[in-house]
Amino acid sequence: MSSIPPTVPELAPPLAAGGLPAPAFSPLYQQIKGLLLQSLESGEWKPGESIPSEMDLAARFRVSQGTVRKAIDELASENLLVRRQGKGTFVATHAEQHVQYRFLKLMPDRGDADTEGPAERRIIDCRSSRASAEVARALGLRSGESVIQARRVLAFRGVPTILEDLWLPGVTFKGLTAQQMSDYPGPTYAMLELEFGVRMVRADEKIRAVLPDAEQSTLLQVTPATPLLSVVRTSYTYNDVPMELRRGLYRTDTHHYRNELS
Amino acid sequence: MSSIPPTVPELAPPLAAGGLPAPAFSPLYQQIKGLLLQSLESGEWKPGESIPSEMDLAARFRVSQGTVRKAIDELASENLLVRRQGKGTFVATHAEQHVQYRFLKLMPDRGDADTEGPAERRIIDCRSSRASAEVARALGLRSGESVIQARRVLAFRGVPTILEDLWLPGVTFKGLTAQQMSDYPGPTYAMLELEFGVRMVRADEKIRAVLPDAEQSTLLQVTPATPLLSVVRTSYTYNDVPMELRRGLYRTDTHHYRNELS
DNA sequence: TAGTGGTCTAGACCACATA
DNA sequence: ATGTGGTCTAGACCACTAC
Repeated sequence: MSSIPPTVPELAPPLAAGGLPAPAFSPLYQQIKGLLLQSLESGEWKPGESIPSEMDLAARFRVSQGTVRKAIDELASENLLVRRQGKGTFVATHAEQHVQYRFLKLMPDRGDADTEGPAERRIIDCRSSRASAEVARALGLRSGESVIQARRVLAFRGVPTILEDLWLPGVTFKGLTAQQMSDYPGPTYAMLELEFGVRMVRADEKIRAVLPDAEQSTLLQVTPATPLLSVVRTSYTYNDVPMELRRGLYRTDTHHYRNELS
Repeated sequence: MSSIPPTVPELAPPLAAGGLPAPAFSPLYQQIKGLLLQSLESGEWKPGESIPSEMDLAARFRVSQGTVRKAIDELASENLLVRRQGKGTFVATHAEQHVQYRFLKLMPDRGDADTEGPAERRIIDCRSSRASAEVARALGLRSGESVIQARRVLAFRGVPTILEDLWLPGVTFKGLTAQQMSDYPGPTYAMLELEFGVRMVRADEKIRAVLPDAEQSTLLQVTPATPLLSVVRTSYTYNDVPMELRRGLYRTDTHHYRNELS
């Protein structure tokens, strides 16, 4: 039989472009995904902007459109990119109209988040501070390193419902003020994208039932005997770098934390 | 110019096989996905078994392997199927070795779920009953219809940690006994697969912080002032048919509910 | 009309598992 | 050695969006 020549094209030095493709022997589309991640991380494409078309990227990386597509598919499934048919592929942002408060899973018992309108925010405190051992561990810092610490109350329809404490690495978020947190009319994560170029792409939460201390119960206007949900969240930017520690106390008499399992 | 004939093959009456492919004009791979779902639902392939190879399925449905692959990809991403390279594609089951207790998100604060060993179960109650309005709504029944109601305590290392109340549609789970629940050495969901052929593929949870009543605090051996996590779960089998309502009370002094956001 | 992502096909080769 | 799923390519057509 006549042997058919392999279909593999002369694939020039595979990915001569700078940047080490992770484990060196991963599938091509994984390497492409890594390169796309680098471009996202470096800010080549900013939140809300569109990235080049699949064809353009295929030409740039010297691979087929299908390979680029598979890389983009994974990034889209991880919520880093958003595809819009006929328009292009866009860098995900916390400032989206219809996915606002992506990380907030507290829902009103009656009605839905949309009809409830945006939360009213009251900033209690926002100051530069030193990382405790616990905060340092969560943020990948050393104890005593600079952090921005903030406390605020979120209210829905005038009812204080969430008390939040935030800790952010001081070196990255230097200059963040209560004014900024209070002024921006949207998710804080969207403000951090805009003002500091840091995007939270993933988070872990540890949830417990607790009783508030005196100060907490006062701020939430509940009795100290009211059980509350404690939600400790660590948020990560690209490459699993922790960028925020947040502790929320949620009232769950009018709201509930909604989760989907599969 | 010479016009090139279209690449579309003579695709026989598209999917003459019985069963209405949802909205009639969905993508081919979605229709294939629907047919695969029917086979899963009808029990043609049972939990833990392998399904036919992609090539076989492609021949059966008269489509290309790539189209079958995309259908399987989606079912795998929804945890209905599990791919194993070199071996085949398998029907997911709650009896898996390494994904036991898929729906249980309560983790020990120190160590991990593996080192903790399996939970000890104590069945408090298991009897036939009538659906209250609330239970009926959750299970898609009418008030007063037959339900199996059960209550049990799960302990880790001898410490009672979870108090669960379960409600199951009586017509589907007729004959379920405390003995069965107690004897089966694994997740209850695996037992329900084996004994009743019902597989839970998805669930919703509503989480709150609550205080236990007298009976609950006794069963969990905590004071009535101990805040607990209330986790109300509705579990669904194929086609979003609700098949279980479960309310868990979790102690969160030694454990926490872990969630990942993206 | 042109450009984008979405679907579908076809065929080749690779990596892994089993016999 | 054989069969499975995994990767990669290539090209065609479809559906949506904007101009």
